[in-house]
Amino acid sequence: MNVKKLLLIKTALQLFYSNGINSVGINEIVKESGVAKKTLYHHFSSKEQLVLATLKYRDHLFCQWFESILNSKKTGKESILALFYGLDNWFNNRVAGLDEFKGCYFINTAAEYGDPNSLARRSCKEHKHKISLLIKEKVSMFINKTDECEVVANTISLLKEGAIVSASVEGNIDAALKCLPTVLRIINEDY
Amino acid sequence: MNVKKLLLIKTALQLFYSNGINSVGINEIVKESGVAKKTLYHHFSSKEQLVLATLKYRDHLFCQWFESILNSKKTGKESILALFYGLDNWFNNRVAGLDEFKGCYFINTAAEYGDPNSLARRSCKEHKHKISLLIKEKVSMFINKTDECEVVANTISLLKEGAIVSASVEGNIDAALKCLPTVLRIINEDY
DNA sequence: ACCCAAGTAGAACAAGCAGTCTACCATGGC
DNA sequence: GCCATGGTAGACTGCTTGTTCTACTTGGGT
Repeated sequence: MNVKKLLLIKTALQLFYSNGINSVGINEIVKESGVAKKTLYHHFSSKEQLVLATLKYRDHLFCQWFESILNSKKTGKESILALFYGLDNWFNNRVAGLDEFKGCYFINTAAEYGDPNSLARRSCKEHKHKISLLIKEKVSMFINKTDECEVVANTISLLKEGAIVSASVEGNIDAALKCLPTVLRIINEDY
Repeated sequence: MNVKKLLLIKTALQLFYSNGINSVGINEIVKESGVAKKTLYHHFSSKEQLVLATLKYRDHLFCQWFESILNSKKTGKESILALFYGLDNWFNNRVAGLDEFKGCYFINTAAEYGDPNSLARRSCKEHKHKISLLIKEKVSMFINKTDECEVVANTISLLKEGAIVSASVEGNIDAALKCLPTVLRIINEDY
Protein backbone atom coordinates (compact mmCIF):
# COMPACT_ATOMS: atom_id res chain seq x y z
CA MET A 1 0.00 0.00 0.00
CA ASN A 2 1.15 3.51 -0.88
CA VAL A 3 2.77 5.20 2.13
CA LYS A 4 0.72 8.41 1.82
CA LYS A 5 -2.48 6.50 1.45
CA LEU A 6 -1.79 4.51 4.58
CA LEU A 7 -0.87 7.66 6.46
CA LEU A 8 -4.18 9.22 5.44
CA ILE A 9 -6.11 6.19 6.64
CA LYS A 10 -4.28 6.10 9.97
CA THR A 11 -4.74 9.81 10.56
CA ALA A 12 -8.39 9.75 9.56
CA LEU A 13 -9.09 6.74 11.76
CA GLN A 14 -7.47 8.34 14.76
CA LEU A 15 -9.45 11.57 14.31
CA PHE A 16 -12.74 9.85 13.45
CA TYR A 17 -12.44 7.45 16.36
CA SER A 18 -11.78 10.09 18.97
CA ASN A 19 -14.08 12.83 17.71
CA GLY A 20 -16.77 11.21 15.61
CA ILE A 21 -16.85 11.07 11.83
CA ASN A 22 -19.17 13.98 11.20
CA SER A 23 -17.19 16.20 13.55
CA VAL A 24 -13.98 15.81 11.57
CA GLY A 25 -13.53 17.62 8.27
CA ILE A 26 -11.29 16.81 5.34
CA ASN A 27 -9.24 19.92 6.05
CA GLU A 28 -8.40 18.66 9.52
CA ILE A 29 -7.28 15.29 8.19
CA VAL A 30 -5.15 16.95 5.53
CA LYS A 31 -3.61 19.34 8.05
CA GLU A 32 -2.91 16.66 10.63
CA SER A 33 -1.41 14.21 8.16
CA GLY A 34 0.54 16.82 6.23
CA VAL A 35 -0.63 15.31 2.95
CA ALA A 36 -1.94 17.46 0.12
CA LYS A 37 -5.67 17.62 -0.36
CA LYS A 38 -5.30 16.74 -4.01
CA THR A 39 -3.41 13.60 -3.01
CA LEU A 40 -6.24 12.61 -0.70
CA TYR A 41 -8.71 12.90 -3.55
CA HIS A 42 -6.28 11.03 -5.76
CA HIS A 43 -6.50 8.01 -3.45
CA PHE A 44 -10.13 8.39 -2.31
CA SER A 45 -12.90 9.63 -4.51
CA SER A 46 -14.86 11.05 -1.56
CA LYS A 47 -14.92 11.33 2.21
CA GLU A 48 -17.19 8.31 2.35
CA GLN A 49 -14.56 6.19 0.61
CA LEU A 50 -12.03 7.32 3.18
CA VAL A 51 -14.45 6.40 5.96
CA LEU A 52 -14.89 2.94 4.46
CA ALA A 53 -11.11 2.57 4.29
CA THR A 54 -10.79 3.43 8.00
CA LEU A 55 -13.44 0.85 8.83
CA LYS A 56 -11.58 -1.79 6.88
CA TYR A 57 -8.29 -0.84 8.50
CA ARG A 58 -9.76 -0.83 12.00
CA ASP A 59 -11.41 -4.18 11.30
CA HIS A 60 -7.99 -5.54 10.38
CA LEU A 61 -6.32 -4.14 13.52
CA PHE A 62 -9.11 -5.20 15.83
CA CYS A 63 -9.53 -8.73 14.51
CA GLN A 64 -5.80 -9.28 14.69
CA TRP A 65 -5.80 -8.33 18.38
CA PHE A 66 -9.00 -10.25 19.04
CA GLU A 67 -7.82 -13.46 17.41
CA SER A 68 -4.44 -13.32 19.09
CA ILE A 69 -6.23 -13.30 22.45
CA LEU A 70 -8.56 -16.15 21.60
CA ASN A 71 -5.73 -18.22 20.16
CA SER A 72 -3.37 -17.60 23.06
CA LYS A 73 -5.04 -20.38 25.05
CA LYS A 74 -5.33 -24.09 24.48
CA THR A 75 -8.93 -24.72 25.54
CA GLY A 76 -12.10 -22.96 24.46
CA LYS A 77 -13.04 -22.07 28.02
CA GLU A 78 -9.69 -20.46 28.68
CA SER A 79 -10.02 -18.47 25.47
CA ILE A 80 -13.38 -17.08 26.52
CA LEU A 81 -12.01 -16.03 29.90
CA ALA A 82 -8.94 -14.53 28.26
CA LEU A 83 -11.28 -12.51 26.08
CA PHE A 84 -12.75 -10.68 29.06
CA TYR A 85 -9.33 -10.01 30.55
CA GLY A 86 -8.36 -8.72 27.13
CA LEU A 87 -11.37 -6.40 27.07
CA ASP A 88 -10.37 -5.14 30.49
CA ASN A 89 -6.93 -4.30 29.15
CA TRP A 90 -8.50 -2.49 26.23
CA PHE A 91 -10.88 -0.44 28.40
CA ASN A 92 -7.96 0.60 30.61
CA ASN A 93 -5.69 1.56 27.73
CA ARG A 94 -3.24 -1.25 28.20
CA VAL A 95 -3.44 -2.30 24.55
CA ALA A 96 -1.04 -0.50 22.27
CA GLY A 97 -2.27 -0.36 18.69
CA LEU A 98 -5.94 0.18 19.44
CA ASP A 99 -5.56 3.87 20.37
CA GLU A 100 -7.06 5.38 23.51
CA PHE A 101 -10.31 3.58 24.34
CA LYS A 102 -13.32 5.42 22.97
CA GLY A 103 -15.79 2.59 22.67
CA CYS A 104 -16.26 0.45 19.59
CA TYR A 105 -15.48 2.28 16.35
CA PHE A 106 -18.11 0.24 14.55
CA ILE A 107 -20.89 0.93 17.03
CA ASN A 108 -19.94 4.61 17.05
CA THR A 109 -19.89 4.80 13.28
CA ALA A 110 -23.19 2.97 12.88
CA ALA A 111 -24.73 5.54 15.22
CA GLU A 112 -23.79 8.34 12.82
CA TYR A 113 -25.43 6.79 9.79
CA GLY A 114 -29.19 6.72 9.77
CA ASP A 115 -29.61 4.47 6.76
CA PRO A 116 -29.00 0.80 7.70
CA ASN A 117 -28.23 0.04 4.07
CA SER A 118 -25.43 2.58 3.76
CA LEU A 119 -22.06 1.08 2.90
CA ALA A 120 -20.61 2.22 6.21
CA ARG A 121 -23.29 0.46 8.24
CA ARG A 122 -23.00 -2.68 6.18
CA SER A 123 -19.30 -2.69 6.93
CA CYS A 124 -20.01 -2.33 10.67
CA LYS A 125 -22.53 -5.14 10.55
CA GLU A 126 -20.05 -7.38 8.75
CA HIS A 127 -17.38 -6.72 11.36
CA LYS A 128 -19.71 -7.60 14.22
CA HIS A 129 -20.75 -10.76 12.48
CA LYS A 130 -17.13 -11.79 12.05
CA ILE A 131 -16.39 -11.24 15.74
CA SER A 132 -19.47 -13.21 16.77
CA LEU A 133 -18.33 -16.14 14.63
CA LEU A 134 -14.90 -16.15 16.26
CA ILE A 135 -16.54 -16.41 19.67
CA LYS A 136 -18.90 -19.12 18.56
CA GLU A 137 -15.98 -21.11 17.22
CA LYS A 138 -14.33 -21.14 20.64
CA VAL A 139 -17.55 -22.03 22.45
CA SER A 140 -18.14 -24.95 20.11
CA MET A 141 -14.86 -26.40 21.38
CA PHE A 142 -16.44 -27.26 24.72
CA ILE A 143 -20.16 -27.40 24.01
CA ASN A 144 -21.26 -30.04 21.55
CA LYS A 145 -24.99 -29.61 21.34
CA THR A 146 -25.70 -27.09 18.61
CA ASP A 147 -28.47 -25.12 20.29
CA GLU A 148 -26.69 -24.94 23.64
CA CYS A 149 -23.57 -23.71 21.90
CA GLU A 150 -25.67 -21.09 20.13
CA VAL A 151 -27.16 -19.79 23.36
CA VAL A 152 -23.84 -19.63 25.22
CA ALA A 153 -21.98 -18.00 22.33
CA ASN A 154 -24.78 -15.49 21.96
CA THR A 155 -24.70 -14.62 25.62
CA ILE A 156 -20.94 -14.15 25.56
CA SER A 157 -21.23 -11.88 22.54
CA LEU A 158 -23.98 -9.79 24.08
CA LEU A 159 -22.13 -9.46 27.39
CA LYS A 160 -19.02 -8.38 25.50
CA GLU A 161 -21.05 -5.80 23.54
CA GLY A 162 -22.75 -4.55 26.67
CA ALA A 163 -19.43 -4.23 28.46
CA ILE A 164 -17.95 -2.13 25.65
CA VAL A 165 -20.93 0.22 25.63
CA SER A 166 -21.10 0.47 29.40
CA ALA A 167 -17.38 1.22 29.57
CA SER A 168 -17.57 3.98 26.98
CA VAL A 169 -20.95 5.60 27.68
CA GLU A 170 -21.09 5.20 31.45
CA GLY A 171 -17.36 5.25 31.99
CA ASN A 172 -17.75 1.89 33.68
CA ILE A 173 -14.22 0.72 32.90
CA ASP A 174 -14.54 -2.34 35.14
CA ALA A 175 -17.37 -3.68 33.00
CA ALA A 176 -15.35 -6.56 31.54
CA LEU A 177 -14.25 -7.85 34.94
CA LYS A 178 -17.81 -7.58 36.23
CA CYS A 179 -18.85 -10.08 33.57
CA LEU A 180 -16.51 -12.77 34.87
CA PRO A 181 -18.74 -14.35 37.55
CA THR A 182 -21.56 -14.83 35.06
CA VAL A 183 -19.23 -15.95 32.28
CA LEU A 184 -17.65 -18.53 34.58
CA ARG A 185 -21.05 -19.91 35.42
CA ILE A 186 -22.38 -20.25 31.92
CA ILE A 187 -19.24 -21.89 30.57
CA ASN A 188 -18.78 -24.28 33.48
CA GLU A 189 -22.30 -25.52 34.12
CA ASP A 190 -24.38 -27.75 31.92
CA TYR A 191 -27.84 -26.79 30.87
CA MET B 1 -44.53 23.92 28.42
CA ASN B 2 -45.00 26.20 25.43
CA VAL B 3 -46.63 24.35 22.54
CA LYS B 4 -44.09 25.54 19.93
CA LYS B 5 -41.19 24.66 22.17
CA LEU B 6 -42.51 21.16 22.68
CA LEU B 7 -43.09 20.77 18.96
CA LEU B 8 -39.49 21.78 18.30
CA ILE B 9 -38.20 19.24 20.81
CA LYS B 10 -40.35 16.46 19.38
CA THR B 11 -39.37 17.24 15.80
CA ALA B 12 -35.68 17.57 16.64
CA LEU B 13 -35.70 14.31 18.59
CA GLN B 14 -37.35 12.46 15.75
CA LEU B 15 -34.84 13.78 13.21
CA PHE B 16 -31.80 13.40 15.47
CA TYR B 17 -32.78 9.88 16.46
CA SER B 18 -33.28 8.60 12.96
CA ASN B 19 -30.44 10.44 11.19
CA GLY B 20 -27.85 11.31 13.81
CA ILE B 21 -27.40 14.69 15.44
CA ASN B 22 -24.59 16.01 13.27
CA SER B 23 -26.42 15.03 10.11
CA VAL B 24 -29.44 17.18 10.90
CA GLY B 25 -29.28 20.94 10.51
CA ILE B 26 -31.28 23.65 12.19
CA ASN B 27 -32.91 24.52 8.87
CA GLU B 28 -34.27 21.00 8.54
CA ILE B 29 -35.76 21.10 12.02
CA VAL B 30 -37.33 24.47 11.32
CA LYS B 31 -38.72 23.34 7.99
CA GLU B 32 -40.09 20.06 9.34
CA SER B 33 -41.70 21.60 12.40
CA GLY B 34 -43.03 24.65 10.55
CA VAL B 35 -41.78 26.88 13.36
CA ALA B 36 -39.86 30.07 12.65
CA LYS B 37 -36.10 29.98 13.12
CA LYS B 38 -36.30 33.05 15.29
CA THR B 39 -38.73 31.26 17.55
CA LEU B 40 -36.33 28.34 17.87
CA TYR B 41 -33.59 30.68 19.00
CA HIS B 42 -36.03 32.36 21.31
CA HIS B 43 -36.52 29.07 23.18
CA PHE B 44 -33.01 27.62 22.77
CA SER B 45 -29.85 29.66 22.82
CA SER B 46 -28.01 27.21 20.58
CA LYS B 47 -28.28 23.88 18.82
CA GLU B 48 -26.54 22.24 21.76
CA GLN B 49 -29.28 23.43 24.10
CA LEU B 50 -31.86 21.91 21.78
CA VAL B 51 -29.90 18.65 21.78
CA LEU B 52 -29.88 18.64 25.58
CA ALA B 53 -33.63 19.24 25.57
CA THR B 54 -34.20 16.25 23.27
CA LEU B 55 -32.08 14.08 25.59
CA LYS B 56 -34.13 15.16 28.57
CA TYR B 57 -37.38 14.55 26.70
CA ARG B 58 -36.30 11.13 25.45
CA ASP B 59 -35.15 10.24 28.96
CA HIS B 60 -38.62 11.10 30.20
CA LEU B 61 -40.37 9.05 27.50
CA PHE B 62 -38.04 6.09 27.85
CA CYS B 63 -38.05 5.88 31.64
CA GLN B 64 -41.83 6.12 31.66
CA TRP B 65 -42.06 3.12 29.35
CA PHE B 66 -39.30 1.27 31.17
CA GLU B 67 -40.80 1.73 34.63
CA SER B 68 -44.26 0.81 33.45
CA ILE B 69 -42.87 -2.55 32.30
CA LEU B 70 -40.94 -3.23 35.48
CA ASN B 71 -43.90 -2.24 37.64
CA SER B 72 -46.42 -4.26 35.67
CA LYS B 73 -45.44 -7.40 37.57
CA LYS B 74 -45.69 -8.34 41.22
CA THR B 75 -42.38 -10.12 41.75
CA GLY B 76 -38.87 -8.99 40.91
CA LYS B 77 -38.18 -12.05 38.79
CA GLU B 78 -41.29 -11.50 36.70
CA SER B 79 -40.29 -7.86 36.21
CA ILE B 80 -36.88 -8.83 34.86
CA LEU B 81 -38.42 -11.29 32.43
CA ALA B 82 -41.02 -8.74 31.39
CA LEU B 83 -38.16 -6.36 30.67
CA PHE B 84 -36.74 -8.61 27.97
CA TYR B 85 -40.15 -9.19 26.41
CA GLY B 86 -40.53 -5.43 26.49
CA LEU B 87 -37.21 -4.96 24.71
CA ASP B 88 -38.34 -7.45 22.10
CA ASN B 89 -41.44 -5.36 21.51
CA TRP B 90 -39.30 -2.26 21.18
CA PHE B 91 -36.88 -3.84 18.68
CA ASN B 92 -39.80 -5.00 16.57
CA ASN B 93 -41.56 -1.65 16.61
CA ARG B 94 -44.48 -2.74 18.72
CA VAL B 95 -44.07 0.14 21.15
CA ALA B 96 -45.89 3.29 20.16
CA GLY B 97 -44.29 6.42 21.55
CA LEU B 98 -40.66 5.35 21.19
CA ASP B 99 -40.55 5.94 17.41
CA GLU B 100 -39.17 3.43 14.95
CA PHE B 101 -36.36 1.47 16.60
CA LYS B 102 -32.95 2.94 15.77
CA GLY B 103 -30.96 1.75 18.75
CA CYS B 104 -30.51 3.67 21.97
CA TYR B 105 -30.65 7.43 21.50
CA PHE B 106 -28.21 7.90 24.36
CA ILE B 107 -25.62 5.46 23.03
CA ASN B 108 -25.96 6.98 19.57
CA THR B 109 -25.59 10.50 20.89
CA ALA B 110 -22.61 9.65 23.07
CA ALA B 111 -20.92 8.25 19.97
CA GLU B 112 -21.14 11.63 18.26
CA TYR B 113 -19.47 13.55 21.05
CA GLY B 114 -15.77 12.94 21.54
CA ASP B 115 -15.42 14.76 24.82
CA PRO B 116 -16.71 12.61 27.72
CA ASN B 117 -17.20 15.76 29.79
CA SER B 118 -19.52 17.45 27.30
CA LEU B 119 -22.97 18.20 28.64
CA ALA B 120 -24.55 15.84 26.13
CA ARG B 121 -22.44 12.89 27.21
CA ARG B 122 -23.00 13.63 30.86
CA SER B 123 -26.71 13.54 30.17
CA CYS B 124 -26.35 10.16 28.45
CA LYS B 125 -24.31 8.78 31.32
CA GLU B 126 -26.90 9.97 33.80
CA HIS B 127 -29.70 8.27 31.89
CA LYS B 128 -27.85 4.96 31.79
CA HIS B 129 -27.15 5.18 35.50
CA LYS B 130 -30.83 5.76 36.21
CA ILE B 131 -31.86 2.73 34.16
CA SER B 132 -29.26 0.54 35.88
CA LEU B 133 -30.62 1.56 39.27
CA LEU B 134 -34.17 0.63 38.28
CA ILE B 135 -32.96 -2.83 37.32
CA LYS B 136 -30.96 -3.23 40.50
CA GLU B 137 -34.00 -2.29 42.53
CA LYS B 138 -35.98 -5.17 41.02
CA VAL B 139 -33.14 -7.66 41.44
CA SER B 140 -32.79 -6.74 45.09
CA MET B 141 -36.39 -7.92 45.58
CA PHE B 142 -35.32 -11.54 45.19
CA ILE B 143 -31.62 -11.55 46.01
CA ASN B 144 -30.71 -10.47 49.50
CA LYS B 145 -26.95 -10.73 49.59
CA THR B 146 -25.56 -7.39 48.43
CA ASP B 147 -22.71 -8.63 46.27
CA GLU B 148 -24.78 -11.33 44.58
CA CYS B 149 -27.46 -8.78 43.82
CA GLU B 150 -24.81 -6.49 42.38
CA VAL B 151 -23.47 -9.19 40.06
CA VAL B 152 -26.89 -10.29 38.82
CA ALA B 153 -28.14 -6.74 38.30
CA ASN B 154 -24.96 -5.89 36.44
CA THR B 155 -25.29 -8.89 34.19
CA ILE B 156 -28.90 -8.06 33.38
CA SER B 157 -27.93 -4.49 32.55
CA LEU B 158 -25.06 -5.54 30.31
CA LEU B 159 -27.17 -8.13 28.50
CA LYS B 160 -29.84 -5.50 27.95
CA GLU B 161 -27.24 -3.06 26.59
CA GLY B 162 -25.70 -5.72 24.39
CA ALA B 163 -29.10 -6.70 23.04
CA ILE B 164 -29.91 -3.10 22.09
CA VAL B 165 -26.62 -2.68 20.28
CA SER B 166 -26.81 -6.03 18.56
CA ALA B 167 -30.35 -5.32 17.43
CA SER B 168 -29.46 -1.94 15.94
CA VAL B 169 -25.95 -2.51 14.55
CA GLU B 170 -26.27 -6.12 13.44
CA GLY B 171 -29.99 -6.00 12.78
CA ASN B 172 -30.32 -8.86 15.21
CA ILE B 173 -33.88 -8.05 16.22
CA ASP B 174 -34.31 -11.30 18.14
CA ALA B 175 -31.51 -10.31 20.50
CA ALA B 176 -33.79 -9.75 23.49
CA LEU B 177 -35.43 -13.14 23.19
CA LYS B 178 -32.04 -14.79 22.83
CA CYS B 179 -31.14 -13.46 26.27
CA LEU B 180 -34.00 -15.30 27.94
CA PRO B 181 -32.34 -18.70 28.57
CA THR B 182 -29.40 -17.07 30.30
CA VAL B 183 -31.57 -14.59 32.18
CA LEU B 184 -33.76 -17.41 33.43
CA ARG B 185 -30.73 -19.25 34.72
CA ILE B 186 -29.13 -16.40 36.58
CA ILE B 187 -32.34 -15.28 38.27
CA ASN B 188 -33.48 -18.77 39.23
CA GLU B 189 -30.30 -20.42 40.47
CA ASP B 190 -28.42 -19.63 43.63
CA TYR B 191 -24.74 -18.89 43.57
C1' DA C 1 19.87 17.59 -21.01
C1' DC C 2 15.35 16.60 -21.77
C1' DC C 3 10.58 15.07 -21.00
C1' DC C 4 6.81 12.99 -18.95
C1' DA C 5 4.24 11.57 -15.17
C1' DA C 6 3.03 11.79 -10.43
C1' DG C 7 2.65 14.23 -6.49
C1' DT C 8 2.75 18.84 -4.22
C1' DA C 9 0.56 23.18 -2.09
C1' DG C 10 -3.11 25.74 -1.52
C1' DA C 11 -6.47 28.99 -3.83
C1' DA C 12 -11.13 28.77 -5.39
C1' DC C 13 -15.90 27.01 -5.56
C1' DA C 14 -20.71 26.08 -4.49
C1' DA C 15 -23.38 24.44 -0.93
C1' DG C 16 -24.70 24.22 3.63
C1' DC C 17 -24.03 25.32 8.39
C1' DA C 18 -25.38 27.89 12.97
C1' DG C 19 -26.94 31.95 14.26
C1' DT C 20 -28.72 37.14 13.55
C1' DC C 21 -31.54 40.67 11.63
C1' DT C 22 -35.24 43.26 9.75
C1' DA C 23 -39.81 43.81 8.67
C1' DC C 24 -44.33 42.27 9.34
C1' DC C 25 -48.56 40.63 11.50
C1' DA C 26 -51.92 39.36 15.03
C1' DT C 27 -53.80 39.99 19.35
C1' DG C 28 -55.35 42.29 23.71
C1' DG C 29 -55.68 46.36 26.90
C1' DC C 30 -56.97 50.96 27.05
C1' DG D 1 -59.16 53.30 17.12
C1' DC D 2 -54.51 52.72 18.62
C1' DC D 3 -50.51 51.31 20.51
C1' DA D 4 -47.53 47.76 22.55
C1' DT D 5 -46.02 43.17 22.61
C1' DG D 6 -44.59 38.77 21.18
C1' DG D 7 -44.41 35.58 17.71
C1' DT D 8 -43.83 35.13 12.51
C1' DA D 9 -41.27 34.53 7.95
C1' DG D 10 -37.27 34.28 5.76
C1' DA D 11 -33.34 37.02 3.94
C1' DC D 12 -28.83 37.60 5.42
C1' DT D 13 -24.06 37.00 7.64
C1' DG D 14 -19.79 34.86 8.28
C1' DC D 15 -17.91 30.64 8.48
C1' DT D 16 -17.01 25.82 7.29
C1' DT D 17 -17.85 21.94 4.51
C1' DG D 18 -16.53 18.57 0.65
C1' DT D 19 -14.72 18.93 -3.74
C1' DT D 20 -12.16 20.82 -7.84
C1' DC D 21 -8.66 23.52 -10.12
C1' DT D 22 -4.41 25.69 -11.36
C1' DA D 23 0.28 26.08 -11.11
C1' DC D 24 4.44 24.25 -9.50
C1' DT D 25 8.06 20.82 -8.05
C1' DT D 26 10.20 16.52 -8.17
C1' DG D 27 12.38 12.26 -9.83
C1' DG D 28 13.36 8.67 -13.24
C1' DG D 29 14.04 7.05 -18.09
C1' DT D 30 16.28 7.85 -22.22
